[in-house]
Parts: sequence; C-alpha cells; structure tokens
Amino acid sequence: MSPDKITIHDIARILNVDSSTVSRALNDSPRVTEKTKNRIIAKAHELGYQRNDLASNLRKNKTNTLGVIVPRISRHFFSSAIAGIEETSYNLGYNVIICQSLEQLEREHNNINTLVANRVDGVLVSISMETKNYEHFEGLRKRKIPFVFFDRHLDIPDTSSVLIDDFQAGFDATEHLIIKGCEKIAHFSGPMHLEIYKNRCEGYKAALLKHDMEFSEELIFSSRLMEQDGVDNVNKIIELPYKVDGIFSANDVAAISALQQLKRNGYKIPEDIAIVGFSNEGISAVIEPSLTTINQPGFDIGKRAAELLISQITNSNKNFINEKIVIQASLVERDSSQHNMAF
Amino acid sequence: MSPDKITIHDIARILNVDSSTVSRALNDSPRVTEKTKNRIIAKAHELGYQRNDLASNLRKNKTNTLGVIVPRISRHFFSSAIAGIEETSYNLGYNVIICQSLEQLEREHNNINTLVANRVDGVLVSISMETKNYEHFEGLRKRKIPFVFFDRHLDIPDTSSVLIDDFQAGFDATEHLIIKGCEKIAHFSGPMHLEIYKNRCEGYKAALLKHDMEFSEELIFSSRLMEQDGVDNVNKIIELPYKVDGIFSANDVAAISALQQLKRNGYKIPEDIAIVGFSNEGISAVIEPSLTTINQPGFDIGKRAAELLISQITNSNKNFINEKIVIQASLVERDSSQHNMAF
DNA sequence: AATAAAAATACAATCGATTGTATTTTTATA
DNA sequence: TATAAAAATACAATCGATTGTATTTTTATT
Repeated sequence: MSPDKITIHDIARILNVDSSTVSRALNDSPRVTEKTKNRIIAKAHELGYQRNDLASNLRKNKTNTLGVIVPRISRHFFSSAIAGIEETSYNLGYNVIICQSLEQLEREHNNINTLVANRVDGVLVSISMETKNYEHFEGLRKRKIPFVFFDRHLDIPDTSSVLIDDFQAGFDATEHLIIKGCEKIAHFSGPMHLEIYKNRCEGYKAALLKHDMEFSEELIFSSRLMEQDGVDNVNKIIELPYKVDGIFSANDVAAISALQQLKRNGYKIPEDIAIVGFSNEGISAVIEPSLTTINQPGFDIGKRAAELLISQITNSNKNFINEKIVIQASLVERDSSQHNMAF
Repeated sequence: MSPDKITIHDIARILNVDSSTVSRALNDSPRVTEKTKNRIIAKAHELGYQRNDLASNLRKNKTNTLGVIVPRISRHFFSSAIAGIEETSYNLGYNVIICQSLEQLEREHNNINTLVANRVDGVLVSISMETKNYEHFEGLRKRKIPFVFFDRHLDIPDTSSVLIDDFQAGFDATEHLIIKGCEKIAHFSGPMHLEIYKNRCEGYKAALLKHDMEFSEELIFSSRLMEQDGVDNVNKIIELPYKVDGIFSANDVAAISALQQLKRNGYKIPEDIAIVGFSNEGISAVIEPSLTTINQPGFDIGKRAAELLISQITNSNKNFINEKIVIQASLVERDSSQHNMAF
C-alpha cells in the first residue's frame, strides 16, 4: 500500500500542507502551530516515517557524527576508550563511526578517506604502529575537520590530544621495580617513533638514573609488542651472560607472554624475575601470578577526548586548538612485582 | 585560496566542462574520453577533491554501508566477529557502522533508528539480553532493509541467521564432564528467552538423559552471566546439601569468576569441581587452571554473516531470506575439566 | 565536400530535507 | 468594519552527486 520509504513530501501531500511545514513541524519549529504540528507528527508516526539523514546532513552540512580510528577494538584499552567516547557522544547528540586501522598505515589512510567522504564533524584518533608522518592528518586540517589524538599520538604542532603522562608512568613502573629490589631491569618498548613508547622509555631511563643504576642499550627490546615478541624477548634475555631480575614492558600483552615463557623455562615470578606491564588489560588481574601494571583509564580518556573534540566542533571559530589534556595513570600493584621482600 | 570543500562543480568550472562530465570521469565512465578523464582526475587530485558520499548515496539510494549491532565490542567473541565482518565488507566494497546495545533493549532500538536514518543497506545483529520481542526488526523488514542475525538470534519466521549448533555444543560440553567422571553437574544459563541459552541448556539436559543421570531444576542457575553472577552461583552451590562436582557455564565470564570464587573457598579445580565454559575468551587459556571451553569461531561467523547479508542485498529480488548457516563449534579441552583420570 | 553514424559532452531533473523569503490567514486595535 | 501587525503557511532555492536525454563535435563513408 504505502511506499516503504516515506518522505516529508508524502506526508505533505496527504495532509495538504507544504513539505517545508512538515519539516518544520517535525523539527519542532515555533513557526508551525501546535495543531498542525500534532496532525503532522501523528501522521508521520502512523506511516512509520524515519528522516533520511543523508538528505538532512547534506543540506545542513553537518552530520553530528564523530569518526573514531583505533588500531583494534579488541584491545581492552581501546574498547573502554570507545565506551567513554560513546557515552559522551550519546549524551551530546552525536553518533560515532568506529574504524580499525589494524595497525596498518594504509588502512588508517582509507579510514580517514571514508570518514571525510561521510563528512564526519570531527575525528578521534589513536594511531597505528606504522604511522610515522602526518600528511593524512594535514588533509583533515585542510578540510577544517577538527581532530583529537588520544593515547597514541603524533607530535604535530597545533593539535589537541588527551594523553596520560607516559614519562611519569614509565618512571613509576621502573622505580617500583627498583624499590622492590631489582638490580638489572630490562625494558620492552614499542616502535620508538611513537611518542608514547619513547616517553615510557625515557621514564625508564630517568628512574635508573635517579637510583644510580647503569643504563644499557642492550636491555631495551623494541618490537611491536605482540604476543610473540614477549616470547622472543625472553629468549634473548635468558641467553644474556648476566642475570636480569626485572622487566618493565610497555604493554601487558608482551608482559604476559613473557611471563608465561619465563615460567615455561623454570623461572619463578616474581622471585627470579619481577615484571611490570602497561595498560591493565582484563587478563592481567587473572593470570598467575597477577600482573603489576599501569592502569590507563580508557573510559575517562575517551570521555575527555570526545568532550574536547565536540567543544572544538561547536566553537570552530575560537582557539581551542592545541589543547593537551593529561589524565592520571597509576600503578596497580599485584603479585608479579613482589620481588624481594627484604624490608 | 581554494575553498576547503571542493565539489565536482568547482572542478567543472575550472576546466570548462559540465559537472556531469566530471562525475562520469571520476567514476570511470566510458562516456568520457581518456583525455578529458585524465585532465579531470589530475585536477581533482590537485585540489584534494574527496567525493561527498552523503550526496552520492542520496542520489543513488545506496550507501554501501552495513550496520552492525552487538551487545558490546569488548567481548572477544564480538570483536572477532566484527573483524570477520570487516574483512568481508572491505573486500566487497562495503563500509561498516558498529553500534553497541550494551545489553539494553532501548539502545538496540535507538541503534536501529540511527542505522535506518543513515540508510544502511543491511544490518547484522546479535541481540541484547533484554530483547524478547521483535517489533523493531519488523520495522527493518517493512523498510525492505535486509538483516541477518548472528549468534544471539530471535526465532522469527523468514529470517536468516548464522549460528553455531548450541544444542550440540551444550551436549558436548556436558558429556565431556560426564566422561571425565562428574556425577553432579550444575549448569549456568543465560536468560532463557534467548535461543542460544535455551539450546545450550537443552543440550545439557540431553547429555544427562543419554547417560542416565538425574536432571534437577535446582542445578540450573539462570542469570545474565556477568562476573558477579559466577560468584553468586558458586555461593549457592556451596550451600547445597549435596556435592556438585561439575559446572557447565554458558559463557566464559561466569565460568572464570566461578572458578576463582571456588579457589578462594578452598576448592581444587578440577579435582573437586570440574568446569567447562563457553566462547573461548582469550583469558580462558591463561587462567590457572586453564579453562576447558567451547570455541566459537567468531571471525568465521562474522565473515559468513556478512557474506550472507551482502548476497541478500545484491539479490534483493531472489529468495535468499530464511537461510540458516550453522558453523562448527568445538570443545577446547584444557585443565579445568580433568576431573577424574581413573581410566 | 556532403552527410550519416558515432562519439563526446552539455542540459536538466532528481534524491529528501532545510531554510530564507514571499504570501496568505488570523488576530488585534482603532 | 477597516487596517495594521502578527502568525501561519507556501514558494523556491539549495546541499553535491548522478543519470536519462538532448545537443554538439568528431569521424567515417561515399
């Protein structure tokens, strides 16, 4: 009977009014009288009308949609950040399109193109491990699409970001191991062109320095921090001519696979080697021994990032660019770091 | 200098051709000569032109976008299903919009409205725990938007779905416990109005029946299978006047929290109580003892579901409705079920 | 060179909603 | 009741791309 895609024109025809009146009625404009408003709304409901956002957004040149690009949604940190982003967006009337770069630069490129083609009002990004330059973000800027980095960011001038203090967190993690009595601490780092890993590593070095401990390039293992990397790193550590008794890993995934590989090789954790991870993945509390790690409050970070982005969208004239928000990260002390209880 | 949002009209004006020619050139139509095509493409590139998909999709009445609704993306099963969906979609030229219902019916409703408003070409759904009726899906049907359920489905006539054989999996899990020597097996079930939990429970019953074991309503614990539920269920089990020596949980989350709660109470797993979970979350392999569980191949399920949906979109005339695809699920035998090694 | 056929391009309507302006209708006031 | 002011509604352009039809240009043939 009625067409399956109802438009305001259908409603207008049926009720003998103009489509502009229908549009205004459905948008609760004061220019339409209550009476006709009610007639129109009732009829729209009766016909199961659902606005075509493509048309609406095209005309308004505003989609009320945010794009989010993350390496992968299956990581606890990212899915909780997304939960935070969605919470804020939902409350402020924005939709969210989620894209995964799968740690690949090319896909990150494609993601941005898709988001631009869909005319999102702004973009939230945590970059892939392959991302070194930022030309694709310059494309966003040229199109005046605001974007905010969270966690994994690039050091681009005049760009906003929501971060934790990776230097401090790296320092805290390392110092914690030192206080627990570790004397030879290895560090698992990610790709060094990423600010977060660079900063965590600097924090590691600073802690060593403060406690007059020798720093050795040999004890820094840079990788993509995947499961296999933790295993590989451990295999190298075992072969070293001296004893390593502490590991600070820049993520939990590598920390956990290292922990397991050490156990397989007969090492006792934390007695022989203490371990501190990074991110507080759900698995960290459950593994045995439970993993001491840095808690990154993903939900909060997501919330704050979305708030910042939306404020930039709303006040596009004002100078909200280049705001850096630093969220508190904290050490979660568990069993894997209780190395030397001699105090 | 140049406006930040370039349109085909800008390009047309600059090159003194018609915008229709620009459109055809950029879409590689044979109606435009190679020479002008090249001029247009070069200029488009130079200006950083990016098609406005809102306009394009509006005109074409096709968005090449699929909507996905899942309870939450942080669950391993759902994020791997999404990975599968994206793989297929990406290859076939579709974008994906991901929505989370957060297990709430109201949000599932909103998700559908958003997807309809954005005129997605089809929808993939795994329903929330609150979802009992299906009026919101009838809305999709009325609008001729095809949809496919995966995993958590409703038993609606003439609807396609991609599932595992929950009955068989429930049977296998339970029989596995029986074979391992368990004599009193409890079952943690989800909301019984969900087909998957109903079927897993039926499988449980069937296995008991086959092995002449008594079935007792008292040993079925129905909940939302969250972390706390596993703890609560264990507390009830401990209080029973007889000994339970096996648990088959319809998801891993409850299985794991139960396992931990049992350990806290001094029970040995699997010697005192054997446990089998469901879904094979990443954590299950890592916990101690490692959890025997049913592996649900999320990636495959996602792939197949997306393929099925896209085939329905493509052949909208043909009768592809009401296709049920059953994916093989299999028991992953680990330590938590090695109860009685007396054979 | 004339002309038909074919190729290339231009014209114009359209998708569905929004919004500034114009017109009609209602209300209030003298 | 006439008329100005205000309220309600209609008209028409617009967002940017697509696409059927019409027109112009090119090519081929005699």
